Amino acid sequence: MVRIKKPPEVRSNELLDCAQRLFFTRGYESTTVNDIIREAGVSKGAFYHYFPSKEALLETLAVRLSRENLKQIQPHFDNPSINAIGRLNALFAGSRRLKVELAPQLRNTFNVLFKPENVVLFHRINEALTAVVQPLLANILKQGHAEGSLDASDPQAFALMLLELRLSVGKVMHQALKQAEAGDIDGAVTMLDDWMLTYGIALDRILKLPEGTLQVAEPGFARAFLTSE
Amino acid sequence: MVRIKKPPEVRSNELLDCAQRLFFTRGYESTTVNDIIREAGVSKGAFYHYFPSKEALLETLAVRLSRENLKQIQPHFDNPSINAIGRLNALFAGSRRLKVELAPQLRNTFNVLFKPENVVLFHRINEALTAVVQPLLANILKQGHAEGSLDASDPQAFALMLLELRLSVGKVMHQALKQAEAGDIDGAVTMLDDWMLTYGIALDRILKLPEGTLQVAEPGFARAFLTSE
DNA sequence: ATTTATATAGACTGACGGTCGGTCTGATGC
DNA sequence: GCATCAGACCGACCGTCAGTCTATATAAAT
Repeated sequence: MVRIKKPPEVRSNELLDCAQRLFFTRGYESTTVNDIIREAGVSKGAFYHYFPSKEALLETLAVRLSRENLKQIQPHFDNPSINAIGRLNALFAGSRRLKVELAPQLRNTFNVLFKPENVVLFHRINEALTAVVQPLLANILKQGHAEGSLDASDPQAFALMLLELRLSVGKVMHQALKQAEAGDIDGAVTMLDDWMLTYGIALDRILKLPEGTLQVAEPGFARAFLTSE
Repeated sequence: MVRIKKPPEVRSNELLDCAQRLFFTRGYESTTVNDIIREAGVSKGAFYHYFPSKEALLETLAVRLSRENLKQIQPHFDNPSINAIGRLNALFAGSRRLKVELAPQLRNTFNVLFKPENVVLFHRINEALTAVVQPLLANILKQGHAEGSLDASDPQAFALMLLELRLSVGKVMHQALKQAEAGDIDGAVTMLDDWMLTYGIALDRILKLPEGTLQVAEPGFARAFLTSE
C-alpha cells in the first residue's frame, strides 16, 4: 500500500470519526479494529500507534463526544446572572431544541445506545458525560440553594441523582421509539408525553419546587421527536 | 477424561454456580468458557449442550440471581395488610438487614459489579432485577396512591425512577468502598452516611411525603456496612 | 550527510468463543 | 437378550479478532 503521511491530529481524528460512525451503526462489539482501519484507509500499525487499544479509543471517543455535547449546552450552564431555576429551564429548553432539530439522528443514536449489546458503548459515553456535567449541574443547584430558590442541601448528590433520573427517561424514549417503529405511533406519543410529565414532576419535587416550575418538555414534544423527518 | 453423567438440572446448575463464582471474582470478560468448564470438570461440548453461548449463560444467571434476590425480599412486597409507607419501610429495613448481615460478601460483589470492565455483567443483572422488581414496587405505589398516603400519579414511572435513583447510591457505595480500602475509613463513612440521608430525602420528596418518613438507613449503617468482617 | 524520532505498513500470533463429528449410556420395545 | 434411539458428553478443530513485531519510509535534528 502507498504510504500516506498526515499530521498526527488529523489521523487520530480520522480514526475517531470512522470509529464513531461504525460504532453508532454496527455497535461497539461487532465493529472490529480491522473494520475501522479499512474504513480509515490506514494500517494496523498506524492504529496502534495512536491508540494503545480498542478500549482506549472508545475512552477517547467518549471524552470527545461529551466535550462536543458540553460545548452545545455550555451557554446555559454559565450564566449566573439569571437565577438557578431560570438556568435549569434554559438548559432543558436548549437540549430540547437540540433534540427536535436533530431528531432523526438522535433517534438513531438512541436506538443504538440502548441496544443491550451496546452497554459498553453506552456506559462509557454516559460516564464521560456525567463526569463533565455533574459538577456544573451541582453548581447551579448550589446557586439555587444559596438563593433560596430551590432546596438541594447536598448539590453534588442531587446533581448525580438528577442525572440518574434522566436515564429512566432515556429508557422510556427507547421503548417509545420501538413502539413507534412497530406502527403504534399514537400509543408511543402518549406514553412518552406521560413520562416527560412525570419526569418534570419528579424533578420539581426533588428540588422542592412548586409543580410545573421546571419545564422539561412542552406539549407536542414527544410527537415532534418521534415523527419528525 | 472420564465420562460422568448427571441429571441435566444438576449439571446446568453446576455450570451456573461455577460461572457465578468466576464472574464475581475475575469478572465476566476475563472469565473464559474454558475457565468455566475446567472448574466444572466438564467438556466444551457439554457446556454448549446446555447453553447456546456464553452470553446466554449470563442471561440465565442474571435471571437466577434476580429470582433468588426476590425470594429474600418477597415477604415485604406482598403484605397489603399494612399501608404502603409501612411496606416500603419494611422493604428498606429488610434489605438493610440483609446488607449488614452479608456485608463482607456484598462489599466484594459491589466492588466487582461496579468495575468498568464488568458493565455487561452489571447491566444484565440490574436489568433482570428491574424487570422483576419494578411491577411489584409499582404495586405498592399504586396502593399508596389509592390510600392517599403517598402521591405517585404514575406508579410505573415512579417505580422505575426510584430504581434508577437507587443506582446512584450504588455508585456512591462503590466510591466509599474504594476510599475505605485506601485507608480513609472515617471519610468514607461520612460520605456514605450523607448520601444515604440525601437519598432518603429525595425519595420522600418524590413521593410527596414529609421528610424523614422513608427510612432508607439508620445511624451507623455506613460504618457497619463498610467495616464489618 | 548522517543520525534520530516519528509514522506507517502488514504479516503474524495467541487466545477465545463457538462448531462438529463422534462416543457413551441408559431407557424402551420386541 | 438384543436392537434401537435419544440425548448427555467429549475434545480436536476452526474462524475471528485484538494486539505484536519487524521492517521501512519520511521528516527533523545535528
